[in-house]
Amino acid sequence: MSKYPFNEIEKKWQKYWEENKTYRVTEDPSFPKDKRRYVLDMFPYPSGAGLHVGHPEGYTATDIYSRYLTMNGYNVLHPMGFDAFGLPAENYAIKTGTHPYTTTKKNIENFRRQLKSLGFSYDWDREISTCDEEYYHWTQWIFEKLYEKGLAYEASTPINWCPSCKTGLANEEVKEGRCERCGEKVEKKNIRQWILKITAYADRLLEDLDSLDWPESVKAMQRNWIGRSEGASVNFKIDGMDEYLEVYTTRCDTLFGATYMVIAPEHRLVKELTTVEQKEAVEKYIDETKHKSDLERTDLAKDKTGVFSGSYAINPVNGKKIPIWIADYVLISYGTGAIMAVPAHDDRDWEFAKKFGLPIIEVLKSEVDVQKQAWTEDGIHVNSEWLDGLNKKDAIEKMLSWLEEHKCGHKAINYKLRDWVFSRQRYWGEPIPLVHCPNCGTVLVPENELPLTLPEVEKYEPSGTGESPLVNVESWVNCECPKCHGAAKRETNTMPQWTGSCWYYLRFIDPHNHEAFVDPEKEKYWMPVSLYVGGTEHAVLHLLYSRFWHNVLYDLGLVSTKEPFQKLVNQGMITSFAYQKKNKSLVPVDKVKETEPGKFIEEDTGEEVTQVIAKMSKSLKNVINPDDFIRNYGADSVRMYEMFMGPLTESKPWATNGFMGVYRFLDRIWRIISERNIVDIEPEKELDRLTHKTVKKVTEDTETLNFNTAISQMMVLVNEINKLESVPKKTLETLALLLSPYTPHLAEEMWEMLGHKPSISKEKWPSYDPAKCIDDEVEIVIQVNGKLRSKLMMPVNSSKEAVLDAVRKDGKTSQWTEGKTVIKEIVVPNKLVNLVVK
RNA sequence: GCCCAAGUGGUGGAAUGGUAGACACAAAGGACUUAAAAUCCUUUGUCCGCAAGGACGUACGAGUUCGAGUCUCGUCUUGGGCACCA
Repeated sequence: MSKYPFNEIEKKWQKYWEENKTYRVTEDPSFPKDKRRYVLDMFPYPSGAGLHVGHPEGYTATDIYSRYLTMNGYNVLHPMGFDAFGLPAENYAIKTGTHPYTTTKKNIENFRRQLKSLGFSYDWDREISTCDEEYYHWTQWIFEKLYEKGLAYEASTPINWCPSCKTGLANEEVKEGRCERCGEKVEKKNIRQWILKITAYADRLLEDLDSLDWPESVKAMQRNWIGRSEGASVNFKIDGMDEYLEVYTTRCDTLFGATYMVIAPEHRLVKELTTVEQKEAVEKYIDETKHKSDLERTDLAKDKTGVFSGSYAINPVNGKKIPIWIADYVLISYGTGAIMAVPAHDDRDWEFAKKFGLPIIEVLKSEVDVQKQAWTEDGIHVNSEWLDGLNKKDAIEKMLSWLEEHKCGHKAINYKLRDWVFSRQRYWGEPIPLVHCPNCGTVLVPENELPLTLPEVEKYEPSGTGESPLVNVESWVNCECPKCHGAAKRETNTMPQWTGSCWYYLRFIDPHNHEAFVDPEKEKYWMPVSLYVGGTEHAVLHLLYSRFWHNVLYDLGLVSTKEPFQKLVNQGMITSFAYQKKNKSLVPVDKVKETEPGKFIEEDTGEEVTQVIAKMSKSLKNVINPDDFIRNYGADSVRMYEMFMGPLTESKPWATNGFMGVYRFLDRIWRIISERNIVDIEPEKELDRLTHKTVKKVTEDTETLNFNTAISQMMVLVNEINKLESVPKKTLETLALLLSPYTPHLAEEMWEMLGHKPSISKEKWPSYDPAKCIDDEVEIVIQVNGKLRSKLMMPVNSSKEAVLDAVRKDGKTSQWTEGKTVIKEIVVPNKLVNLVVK
């Protein structure tokens, strides 16, 4: 009895692949364009914790697919690298004084070791790290292209500020009013920032989504995030002043119902509109709102606050004077930061009007009393002079032409998408290659001086006042202006976490190029990415930012495709089991005992608990470390199990028992190959048929990434083989080939044991004969009135008449048809007969 | 509140509108063994029945169809995203 020696096998083949550069890929011109594929993983941030079980899931999926494509005659680019700038290394540096580069390098080494131990077919010669000077040289270079194109601007605006990370954040990095990284409440802070004009690409980022083979949910998230809305811009004259107040509205048809206006506390006209009598009240209110965090402002959503400015505007449609209020339920960052309020038909305006006693006028025929609640559904226009009787669509159209005719408004489009706040007041990121010169203003660092490298610093601690630790490095900050050669100062902000990943897929194509970020010919050879697999957490961060950068590069003629990632697949999260008490609190796994199947109790209290699925967490003691499983059961088992758990895109719980089943499966294969009598004979007909069926199923399911069902079919074949005294060599060769993308180490070993030269990964994928997949006899199901009543074995492709004849002779069927009239006979060839009787 | 997914045995999950539960786990029984592990064999959706067999069954309620886990409408639940966006 030889135990499955996964450890020796895996070490042996990993060494072989490394020494022989088995997975090296070149831009071989003999492959036509349609025989090239670029299969990409979302590269990891090399955290100190190492790989978690989620990583091998997506990585195994792309590895199987890449190996499958290679065996089918494709030239496949399948690279790996590291997204290496990030806060954990920097925070560790603050605590210990260790340079983030040292920490990061160590973590990368660990990650690389772990990835290699899983036997992925990456071309390691193409490995990149975003924190390498060689790499960020070109990140800075692309930034300069954006700057030259006018897509980067400096502004002092109130931005999201994380007091814990002590840095500004982009809108995309704020989740439910909290910092995406650390969960701290986000504040508003007015600091000087570099901002990228992503909004200039809003329309294209929206429209091009239609051309992408991406999950609908991710497309929907991006659409919502971009948040395009069509409406009108309307100018209200301010009473007694030579000023206009511009508002944005999607319902200009309700203009007759506008009974007051509201401007955001940060609006530029606040001062001018505030009258002497209201000055004190307004100042007090503005001061209050300033001290509210974003979260507080939204938490208090129910209770509206505001103050009257003292001024009035003129409603352009009826000349009525309406008061202008200041309230923080109007956001400065959307539209014009000012609204016309139609309290009868908007919940928020209604609440505000009620609280402050403002008039409510019904302008859409309502099914409720608008004095008692707002009517927000559609309705025919009333109290609206020349709009009365019209529906929404016609009224909007008529109002738009009226506004344009009277030069007080026009059609307008608005987006929820905001420009990308691009500077971080931190150390461990790409320096922004700009110089501030008292004479020349902002000047780019010349291309031939790139990369602008990060200097050594004494302390990594951010100042917290809105400046990066780089300000203290005088020798670095003080520099010569590239233009006038006078004394100047460097920009001390760094780029955000997401920058390196905006273009890394391009660098994999040509990672060692010193002349350009990518060679245009090589870029054309590989792009676009054919399959991109990763988690859904990047739906509006990385995936939106990189599309934006790619669009810009496309406009500059630097890349050949409009979009970077043609097909996107989101792997599901690997969760874990946990146990829940009646009061919904969760009990750690090690405190629970299974008393009988499906029944669990908490050991300490004896209370019955139910098994639930929960995220892995240290406190629940249900975190799975892939290293342990690789060590104890082999990488092939880990790969196979993660693919067997369920559909790639679903989230699913890790079950160690289920893992053992997969391990047993591989062990069984090992025992067959190492102990069974292997003979060079043609397989029997039934085994041959099953083999062809298996090749068919595994081929189809691998192609469509349905790995779990492909594996179950291989199990069916192995179960049959396992019954044989002597096994045809040919069948085992086919099995080895089918297994090779899934369990490459075991497959290489089998291939060698069967007398072949390595590497199996260079062999041709097996083909199947459709004719040999068909059974001689098929089971025909007989239904009476749609209910299963009998079954018959019939020769395949029996005629309708023959089948019906057999059914009539079938005793079981006649029990159900006796004394009744058959009014319809439905025959599905080789499958089923349904008799409709009365 | 709005926008997306998803609800199938004790568990993970299979099922081009055509036999619901493939494959695997867990469990029970058996073989081998001094014993255990490993391995192999058998049973296993629920209910009634000794059995043959029958009834029920894919969150719930309707509908379309000869036939619905699958299609349509409504309801509920869970997960994810967004949220004072005018």
